[in-house]
Amino acid sequence: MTMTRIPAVERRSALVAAALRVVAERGVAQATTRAIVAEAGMSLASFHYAFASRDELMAELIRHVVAREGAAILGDAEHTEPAPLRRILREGLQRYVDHLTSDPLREKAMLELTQWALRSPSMQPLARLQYERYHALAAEALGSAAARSGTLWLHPLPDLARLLVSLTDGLTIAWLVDNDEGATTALIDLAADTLAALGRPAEESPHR
Amino acid sequence: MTMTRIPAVERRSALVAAALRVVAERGVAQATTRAIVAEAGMSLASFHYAFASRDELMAELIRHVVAREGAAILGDAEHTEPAPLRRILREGLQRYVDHLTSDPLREKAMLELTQWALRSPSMQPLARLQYERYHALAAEALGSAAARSGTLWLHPLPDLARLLVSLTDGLTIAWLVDNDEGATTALIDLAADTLAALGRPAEESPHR
DNA sequence: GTCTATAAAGTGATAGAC
DNA sequence: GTCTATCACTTTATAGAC
Repeated sequence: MTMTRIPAVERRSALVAAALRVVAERGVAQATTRAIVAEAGMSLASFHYAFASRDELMAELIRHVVAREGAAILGDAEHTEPAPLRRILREGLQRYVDHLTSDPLREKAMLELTQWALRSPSMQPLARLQYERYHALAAEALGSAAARSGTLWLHPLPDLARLLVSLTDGLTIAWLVDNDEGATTALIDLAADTLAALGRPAEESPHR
Repeated sequence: MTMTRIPAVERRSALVAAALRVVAERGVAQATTRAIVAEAGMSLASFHYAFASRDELMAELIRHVVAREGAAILGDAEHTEPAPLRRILREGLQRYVDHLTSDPLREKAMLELTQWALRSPSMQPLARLQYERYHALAAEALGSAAARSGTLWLHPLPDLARLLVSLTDGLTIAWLVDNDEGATTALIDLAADTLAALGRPAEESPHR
């Protein structure tokens, strides 16, 4: 009748994965320890064997989602052939919207986790970490877009990155609220236009 | 020893006001009926005399904040003398940032209320209403900015409004996370530039 | 109408058997 | 290490005295 012995680290990651599913499906507020262990198929006591508290799990959950974030979102290392800046941006944004619409609960969860972290002073650094990562990913995507299109950005990359992240965050909220696909498509068209206007073609013969 | 008799409508609005303060100060999750009645100086039973449930109060709270929203945010009916579009936009965005930094908890509360509403099917229409209002306010502000600057927008006003709202939403989250004033200033500079590029000077003699 | 008291159903966390 | 059972507490909501 006794369950098999599972290393603590495995239990921890299983609980983190279960917690992410529960948060996505039902929200942070409903992600109780009981709901999480039920999702993970464990007993309540096992939870507290692996984690000292619910907050400790939530902190690990945020670290987890931040770490595995964004591989395939805005940037896409596959495409490297030259293309116009506007088209690269448009495709990157479309890729993000596709990601959002195909799994909206995931992005809803990310937003909720950020705001949950903002309510507790000890968790605030985690939210900060999360957005530093977003900004870094956006800067990287914009940098490679410039290289691919032979463009020179007319503004500091960090500023442009913050603009892009703010735009996608806002886009996400608006879509989660009204599910308006047409308006979202128009929005990323507009956004790609305006962002592309912030770059200028670099000199010819880029390396001499 | 008996408390004075207070009309139900007054109790309701007093509770809504108290709830808004509690949500701003401690977050939606901590806005329990007990915390709210304590803030309002009432007994718990009085709460349930005025409202059937906590959800009913929360719904009324959202309706309340949506209704009284945005009078003095982006648009500003005082200024009507002509000015360049870019400057009008820059000042409007700065006004929003001033509002945000002077009372960050209020904007944090608005974001939390939206996401709370998104978790319950019956409340989702309220979030929708909230964003319809945002978009309408933004469209109005952009329309009057165009008139004041003698500009013609090159894209449909609703699309531009959605862009502006998304931008300010994202800007808000980023600032709430890292409190980076310099980055926010750079962001609204950039945003004003890019938005202004979406308009063209109208023909001279605007009415003949 | 307004109160105190309490019901009924959660919650995070722990004790202690195995 | 893993379980069941339970503690101590909080939550929303209601009964019933006044």
